[in-house]
Amino acid sequence: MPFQLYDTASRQIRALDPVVPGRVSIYHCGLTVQGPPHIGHIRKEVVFDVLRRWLERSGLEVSIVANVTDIDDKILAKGDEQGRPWFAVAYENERALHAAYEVLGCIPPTYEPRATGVVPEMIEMMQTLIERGHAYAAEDGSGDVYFDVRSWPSYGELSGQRVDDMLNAEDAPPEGKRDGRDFALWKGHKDGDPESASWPTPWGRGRPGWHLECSAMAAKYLGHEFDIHGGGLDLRFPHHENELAQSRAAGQPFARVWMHNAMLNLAGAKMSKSVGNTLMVSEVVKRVRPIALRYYLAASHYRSIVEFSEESLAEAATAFGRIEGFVRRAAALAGPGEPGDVPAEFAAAMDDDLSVPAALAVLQGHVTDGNSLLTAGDTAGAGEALARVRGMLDVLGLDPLSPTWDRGGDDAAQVQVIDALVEGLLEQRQAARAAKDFATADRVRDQLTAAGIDIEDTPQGARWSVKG
RNA sequence: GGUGGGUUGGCCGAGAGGCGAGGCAACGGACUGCAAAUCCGUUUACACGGGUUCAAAUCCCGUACCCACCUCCA
Repeated sequence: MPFQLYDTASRQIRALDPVVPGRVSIYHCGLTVQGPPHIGHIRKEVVFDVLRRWLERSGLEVSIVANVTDIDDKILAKGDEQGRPWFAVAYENERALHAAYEVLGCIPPTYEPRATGVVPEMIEMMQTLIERGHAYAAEDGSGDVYFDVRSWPSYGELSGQRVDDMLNAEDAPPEGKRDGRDFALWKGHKDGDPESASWPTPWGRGRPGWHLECSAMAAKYLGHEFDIHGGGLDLRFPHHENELAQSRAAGQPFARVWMHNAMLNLAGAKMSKSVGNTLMVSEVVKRVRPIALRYYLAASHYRSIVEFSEESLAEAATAFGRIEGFVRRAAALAGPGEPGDVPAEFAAAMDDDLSVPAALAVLQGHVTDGNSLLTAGDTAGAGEALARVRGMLDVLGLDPLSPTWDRGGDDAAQVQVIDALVEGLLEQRQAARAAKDFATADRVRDQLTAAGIDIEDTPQGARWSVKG
């Protein structure tokens, strides 16, 4: 079965049909860097990271472009508030985003352009749109440039709305607009805005509107037609609708498939900067291991709302612990080996609109089988199961033995020291057990447990691991 | 007012006309000096009211409730 994906635009599951056979080009909207990323933002990164890993595993060459919107009203306001340049605010949050990518094991995009880096391309695009009669400079001399919604009959096609049914944006001053629904391609410079937040154009100095940058970046780095455009469902309208209208009106076919991930809710409402109910990635990873957070975010289907709770996060950590326990036990017995091929049922689930929950059910079945092989002492069989399990985990970015997660380098020396100490205690415990002095044996185990070390008795002797 | 999505067992979470996804928790059993880990087994499902069908969690109609978008948002 070829890879299939739900397309938001046509509202159906469609086979991926790349513009260039063998290659997949993906654009997804990154962050507007007004603040550090919360776990809703990073859910999107994990979703697209899993998509990328699966397509690459399927033998496709993947290009991913994800933008960083480094200028907008709120960034300017924050700079003003904090008494420092707007670009310092944007850059700080961009670095926080990169740190979150890394801590959750997300492979960086192929390229990550900034909005302020494509101003010439935006100007070109506006000129094209004006020539074609789909955009106009504001008639009030403000320097704003608007897209003329009425000039583009298919406006609303992505979100399934008709222009006449849409509410007029009441908070946007309609002065220079021909229609209240027209949206800004470019915002004229206002007195009081920093000079550094403006660029010269044929219509005066100003700065990018929100939507145009994505059209300009996608065209520059992926071409006028590309395969998948992604982002959070909350961007479908107006952002993606507007991108689609701009690019098509400028004569570009644009994205073939639109892929939107559902939101992550907290207490029944979408986690968002404006609601204020956010949990920062940097905070959550203090309570739960990053790999467990990644498992939690990846385990639900990307089109299902995730209702965040501490309980379900803890449950996910336990569930992942079972998988990881098998991997570590099997690796200790049979050697780590390398991630192997994935079972056909796993591949079928992933090909079916990235059905990670079904794929995980396959993975967990193999873990159960592998555990049975370990219990039976079948080293060769356990090694084969390990290769399959690691292959599946690798696709999800969750292989505990991968260099991403097994950061042995930094603390390998410390581990050796701890190992020597723990092994000494385990030998004492074993001696006590042999002498049937169970009080002493249990005291040693309790001492280790209190220090945060789990003891596991196996047919090959006791093993220790740091609790997590 | 317009446009989408949802409501599944104690909990999380798939499925989308017949065959009990999976996980967590609980309980029982095996293993263990006792545990832990592991394996085996057990229990409680498809919001409500109608309808279609040999057969409905799944399709249709209605009702209730929830979420998202139409304003900045992943």
